Amino acid sequence: MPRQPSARALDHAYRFFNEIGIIAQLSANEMARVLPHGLTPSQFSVLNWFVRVDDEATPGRLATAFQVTKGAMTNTLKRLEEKGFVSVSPDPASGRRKLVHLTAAGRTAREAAVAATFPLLATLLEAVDRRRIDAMLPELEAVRRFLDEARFSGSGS
Amino acid sequence: MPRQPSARALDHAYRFFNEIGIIAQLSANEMARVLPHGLTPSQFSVLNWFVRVDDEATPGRLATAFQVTKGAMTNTLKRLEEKGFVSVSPDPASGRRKLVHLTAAGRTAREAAVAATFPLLATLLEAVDRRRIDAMLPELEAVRRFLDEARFSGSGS
DNA sequence: CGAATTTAGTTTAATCTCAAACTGTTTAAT
DNA sequence: ATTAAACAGTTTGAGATTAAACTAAATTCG
Repeated sequence: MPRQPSARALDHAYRFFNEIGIIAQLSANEMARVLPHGLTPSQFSVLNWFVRVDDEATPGRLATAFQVTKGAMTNTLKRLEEKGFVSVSPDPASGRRKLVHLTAAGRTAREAAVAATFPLLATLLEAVDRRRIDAMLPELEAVRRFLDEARFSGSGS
Repeated sequence: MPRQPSARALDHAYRFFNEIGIIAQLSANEMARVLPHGLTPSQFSVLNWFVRVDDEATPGRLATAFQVTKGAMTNTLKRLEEKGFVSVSPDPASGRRKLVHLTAAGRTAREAAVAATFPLLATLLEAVDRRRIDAMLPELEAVRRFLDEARFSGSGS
């Protein structure tokens, strides 16, 4: 067994999660304020996914990619579909699956959204050395993987 | 206008916020799952604040400390009061202020909550080198301060 | 084949958060 | 002193998210 973490180390871990939580909250609010078409950060992330990862997905694949429940993704896709930014159609190869695609309007909206978030990101990169952002990325990914694996009783996300 | 960040730097900044958002979500879920008395992470944070920062506060001071709206703090304090973990009383010195204190039951609950979150934090510290957590803390605080201070005009796009 | 299980997605109920409107109190200005 | 402005806290309305229950389709396997 590894030795018990010191009170100081625990305190740092606690503050780490605290900072993460506040940053997530503040950045999501600022994103939502700036995004066009009433896009939420979640909706924007899905639009981005289609440009960055693949041009087709099932709702379940997206829910897994973003670590949200299937119900949350159902809601996000419904909003995007109402806006005309994605198409959701039954999978001809499987009656219980659906296939989601980015529409032309969705691609345009995503470009506008990227442009709208540019000032936020650019200003961040002035305030915080980008090498430090780069250095944090792998660490954050390690923490994410840890939480992803530590989670149990699946709950169907 | 500031010097333009590279597309790659922007991409990293974007992924940074993405990871932060997912970690915040997963850690909050896991915290909520292990905390006793149906405490939410927000409620736990407030209990902790009284032990770590000061033994008395106004709702407004707490809202500022945690970067949430006054309405959100009203709600959090109402829940804590219902559980008997804080007392909320009018400030004798000012008719529009209230004073919040931790109760004895609240102190006990906070200790139980700290114990309940111990395995999560300890396991994290096994999975991720604590020196890397330590190294990230100041960077995260810088990002938080940036978001806290930054105000962007919506006319940018 | 057919029943049981797993899988994909939706729905529901509860809770959280924000933004904005609203009360009521204190402070400032004239 | 009066009036206006700022401040502290609450309420309201909308939207997001989770967990769990639910529908329906595909798979497993006896």
